[in-house]
Order: sequence, then structure tokens, then C-alpha cells
Amino acid sequence: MTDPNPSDHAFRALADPTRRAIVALLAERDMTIGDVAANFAMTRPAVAKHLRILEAGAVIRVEARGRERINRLDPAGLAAVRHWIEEIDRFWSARLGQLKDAIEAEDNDG
Amino acid sequence: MTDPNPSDHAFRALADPTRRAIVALLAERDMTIGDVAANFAMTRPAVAKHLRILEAGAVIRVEARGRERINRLDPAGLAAVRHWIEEIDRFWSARLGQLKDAIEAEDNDG
DNA sequence: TTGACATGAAACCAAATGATTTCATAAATA
DNA sequence: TATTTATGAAATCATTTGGTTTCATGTCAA
Repeated sequence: MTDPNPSDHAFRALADPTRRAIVALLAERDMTIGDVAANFAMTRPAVAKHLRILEAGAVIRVEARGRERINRLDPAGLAAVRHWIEEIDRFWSARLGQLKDAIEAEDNDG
Repeated sequence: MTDPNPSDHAFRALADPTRRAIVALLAERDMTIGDVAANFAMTRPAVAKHLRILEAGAVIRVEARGRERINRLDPAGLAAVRHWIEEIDRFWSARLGQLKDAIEAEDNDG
């Protein structure tokens, strides 16, 4: 029950508004931790923690380059979330289809 | 900063694995709180709280019917999350396009 | 090699979260 | 009407979370 999907970490990563803002930043350009932190009213360690959580959810990838760490968007995490939603939508649409069929059958029966 | 979007509540609602499992259940059929709770190894009040959080995120709608409360999937919450992801993807794709253009220009310049 | 710079890591803290138990209320049923 | 049934609400608790400060480490540059 409540299967431990890989998408679990992605959902967790996107749950925080600061992290979503970070994702929005990284969608436009790659950034070091310091670069990202400069955009928020919190300390660098706090931002670094957020980045690690995003990495755990495969929402970003981190590449060490010298003493810097380049943070880059990773489409995998967002894709996992999107696919989960699409799966739910599939079931939901199937239900709507059944409802429509039932109504039509009802109409035919009078 | 970190704009308080309506989708905030939807992301929050989907962050918990139990709540995602509830969404999966409700995608197949509407259920009372008791029905939902029967699927989990936790008390009904706990499940009721989860349902209220899902409702706050517009992931479900709750309709009172007599002494029962029918919980039904609401596509709005999932749509909000999907749209946010699509927006990020748009920026990301734009960047990939720019990168491709830059590489082609580089090739042409020698 | 010395110093500045980017980051990691650990200890710590307040607030939020997920869950419980207990009691109250309102509606269906015998 | 009396009783069961479905839910709401409040108090409580342990854990997680998001943040801080402080200190250590590794890398670039003068």
C-alpha cells in the first residue's frame, strides 16, 4: 500500500514553494549554489539543503566543477510527476466515458 | 518572491504518499470518508484530515449527502500542477532550442 | 604559499505535519 | 423515541521540516 515509487521524492521536492521557485530559476539558466542563494532571503546552507532535496527527486542534477557545483534542471523528476498525473487522468477519463455510456443507455431504455 | 499561487495547496496536497493513494482510489470511484478510511491502516480522523487537505488543493470536491460526505476527484488541482510543470518545460525547451541554435551558429562560423 | 572563496557538515531550534484518543453532533433506522 | 452510524472538533504527541549558526575542507588566484 502507498507504494514507494521513485516519484515520491519528486513530489516531496516540489512541495515547497522555495524549491519550486528554484526550479523556475534553473529552467532559464544553470547556476551555482551561490547564484541560487543570491535570489532568496535565506542563508546559503538553507538553499544548499533545498538543492539536495531537488537532486534527490531528480528534479535537478548537480555537476561539480572545481570548487563550484553547477545546478542544472533534470527533466526526469518533473516527468515522473507529470506521468503520475496523466495516469490518474486516464482512470478519471475512463470513468467519464462510462458515465456517458450509462446515460446514453438510460436514454435508449426510456 | 515565491508567489502564493493557488497551485501551492495542490502541490502540498500531493506531497504526501497517503494522499496520492487516496487520489488513485477516488479516480476509480467516489467514496465516503469511511470508504476511504477502510483502505488504510490508520484512523478515520486521520483520513478525514487528509481529505480536507486534498479539498483545499482542489484535488477533490466534497459533497454532503445526508450524514455522509461523498469525496469526488476534482480535476482542477491536478491541472494546476500539470500546468506549472508545462510552464517550466516551456522555458526548458526554449533553452534547448537556443543551445541548438548556438551550436549550429558555431558550426557555421567554423 | 597565503589568502580568499565556494561549499560541506554538524549541532541546534521553532514550527509544521501526521497521527492518535476522546468527546460532540447530526442523521438514518429499528 | 432510542440507537446506531457517519462525521466533526479539540487536545495531545512524536517526528519531520525548514531554517539558523559555526566550523571544516578543498580549490582558485595573487
